[in-house]
Amino acid sequence: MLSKSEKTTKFIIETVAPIFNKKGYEATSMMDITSATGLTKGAIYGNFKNKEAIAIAAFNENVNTLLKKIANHQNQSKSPLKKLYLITDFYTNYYDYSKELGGCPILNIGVDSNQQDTSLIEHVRLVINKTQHNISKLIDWGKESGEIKQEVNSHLFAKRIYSHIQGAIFMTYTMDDDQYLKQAMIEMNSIIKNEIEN
Amino acid sequence: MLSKSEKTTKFIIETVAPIFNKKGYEATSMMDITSATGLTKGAIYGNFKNKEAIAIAAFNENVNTLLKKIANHQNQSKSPLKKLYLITDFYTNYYDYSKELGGCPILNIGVDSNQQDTSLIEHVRLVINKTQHNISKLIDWGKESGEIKQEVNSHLFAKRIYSHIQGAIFMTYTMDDDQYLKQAMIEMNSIIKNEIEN
DNA sequence: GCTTTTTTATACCACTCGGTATATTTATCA
DNA sequence: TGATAAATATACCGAGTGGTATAAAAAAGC
Repeated sequence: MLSKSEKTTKFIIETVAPIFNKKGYEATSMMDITSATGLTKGAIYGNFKNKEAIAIAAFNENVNTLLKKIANHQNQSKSPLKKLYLITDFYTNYYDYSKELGGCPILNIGVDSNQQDTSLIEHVRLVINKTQHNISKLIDWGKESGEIKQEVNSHLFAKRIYSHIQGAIFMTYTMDDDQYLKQAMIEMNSIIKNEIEN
Repeated sequence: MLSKSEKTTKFIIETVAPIFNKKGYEATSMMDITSATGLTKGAIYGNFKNKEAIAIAAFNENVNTLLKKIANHQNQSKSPLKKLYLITDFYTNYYDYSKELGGCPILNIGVDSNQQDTSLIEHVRLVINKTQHNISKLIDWGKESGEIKQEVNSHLFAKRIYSHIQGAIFMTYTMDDDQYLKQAMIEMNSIIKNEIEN
């Protein structure tokens, strides 16, 4: 059973998560937060130390929602190779999905927080490293099972996949054209097929 | 001969261009502008309609500097195919170069302005379309000269190159690791060689 | 050199910013 | 139910926001 403040905290985070994701740290004001939640500053500051703490919680909320969704999508198969294909499959429809979050949190907060004196950028880097590590492990696992070529550099390939995906996300959002994502995922699939599949 | 106000306007733009590029539109204040230029608000508003007009001028300044640099780099060769390779060659060292600008203006302003009620995003899209068009024409030219395969879809390939590059720029900046850019350009070179070169 | 025009500085506008001390309300549990 | 503790509302803080009217200064043209 959640206490009152735990419920309020949860409510605040879920409500402001898409706002911070859309507008960025500086452009999101405390008034955006109070008017979106219907709460007063007293209630907000009773549950969070400061604005930065809310932004970090909001980012983690968005990322956790996203990562759970991807993990769930990958559960459609037990094969590491097929799990790789399920990643590209997930991102094929990422534009529609991520609109609910207010865009891609990694891209938005990554760019927004990079030159600001916030610790947000460290959280972004943590998530990127974690995700790349997961992809890397997937490839290693595929090598063990014989589905993926032994000579593949899993760490390098994970970075390559991630960079490719994020580029397509940026282009899709900036140009409001999801063909960037769809084409990139087609390309990614053929790269997996031709370059690493055994 | 430039008039006084033309000189002042030029001075303001060049001074604030990296600031807007780093901090983004909302996070850059008029005080940032007055203290960086040493001018007062009277002088600033005597030369610009409002803050948005300064931001647009600053973005165009950064982009023009960048595009001129790329065009100049491409002048090393007259062959369209080699000009393509010179693009990837340029972006191999883009991290060090673009630091002077305060980062990549397309990425920074593209993400920053996307959810804000500024006309900046339209300027970003214009530049992206223009650049992709130039790459596309380069490929068409290469097809005419026989350096590039006839069956290549130049428009699609241009989008693919651009998406690839921007992804690598995002990752390089966010992770502070220029291996993303360097590896992506190596990959890009082999794609040009294997997929479109005759 | 003098006048007219352009450019810049000063002082101010109403408003919003993030944050806080305190009072009031609400939940918790004996 | 009544006392205690937790959570929320109110009112306020100093500082900063983009923007402007006007006065002072500097440039331009004759």
